[in-house]
Amino acid sequence: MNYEEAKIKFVSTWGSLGTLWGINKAMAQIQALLFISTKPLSMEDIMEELKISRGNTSMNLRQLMDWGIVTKEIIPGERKEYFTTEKDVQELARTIAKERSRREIQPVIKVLKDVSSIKDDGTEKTKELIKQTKALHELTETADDMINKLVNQRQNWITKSLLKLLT
Amino acid sequence: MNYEEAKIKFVSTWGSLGTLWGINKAMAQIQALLFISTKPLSMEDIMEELKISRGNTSMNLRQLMDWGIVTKEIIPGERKEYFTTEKDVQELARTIAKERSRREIQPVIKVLKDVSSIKDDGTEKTKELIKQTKALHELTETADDMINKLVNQRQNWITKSLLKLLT
DNA sequence: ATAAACTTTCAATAATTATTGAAAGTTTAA
DNA sequence: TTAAACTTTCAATAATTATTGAAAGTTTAT
Repeated sequence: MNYEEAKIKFVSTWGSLGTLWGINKAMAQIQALLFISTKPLSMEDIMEELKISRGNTSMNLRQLMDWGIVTKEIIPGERKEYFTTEKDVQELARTIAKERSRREIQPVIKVLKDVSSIKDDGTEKTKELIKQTKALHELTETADDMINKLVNQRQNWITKSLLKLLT
Repeated sequence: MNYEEAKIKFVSTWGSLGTLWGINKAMAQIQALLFISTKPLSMEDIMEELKISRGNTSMNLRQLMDWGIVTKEIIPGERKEYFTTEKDVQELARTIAKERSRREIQPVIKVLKDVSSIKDDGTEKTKELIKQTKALHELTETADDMINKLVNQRQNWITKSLLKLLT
């Protein structure tokens, strides 16, 4: 496998993984491309590499910026805008975990809290609903907390030692 | 919010969360429905509750069984098949994490390993590709390991104490 | 063996989501 | 101020994914 093959394989695999986890393919691929690029890329560069339209590129770059994992780079003397992604995997993971938590998990935790707080009318089905959604609420909250804390450990050694502790 | 409203809210929220994370809505809703049901449900029951077709119900039940989180229940004297889901949230999380890891993460780890192992031809871009995919490989592998280990802790106290340790 | 009761399969269709491309918008240089 | 260089927007279209429903398949009771 040479450079070009490896690049294509990485970018397309990352795109597929994104799709599987509810992330738009183009978005994941743009991020992957920037992640292995040695220099900021322009919209033209991205369109060309991924064979996608200007509109698609523009919209997905904006989304990546909204997520906080891509930033605009102004290159002096250049008219075009250039883009880069966070290069540190730990920081990247931190940002993604934080955003998905905020956008997707927190609202669900809220619903689970509400649902599990309905008045117990004494029927078996109500008791079961309360019991099960309460358990799910606790699990979700704990998992969310944990992921955020783990991913926030900038010092990799804590993570490593935790892993040992758990083995 | 009464029982019926709470049930609808829970089931539909769970369905939306599924969609967001790449899981078919009907599949997530069926699982949610079974999760709060006090007794096994038949295909008819599920179709009726979720207003979905027989075919859809059948296919998604099969998928849930393939995932190992729903099982067929034979009720003596009954001709119909009945279904139940794993009721313990910890066990549920364990199964889902294991399956998603096996189906989706492991193949990506393999690709990252391959891509990060290409021959270093000395060019800057190749060095960057290797460096970045290697970092991603390590992160993915560590995260995957960790999630599986955490989720495998059947004794909740370990999880709880870990959380404290991390705070 | 037959038929009733049930489940599965899968081609057709619907619903959702992603993508295009060109017009409208913005910025910069002269 | 004009126009060239660039980006954004968004209605139209394409691609993907989910769902239906009816025919085919299976199981059980008689």
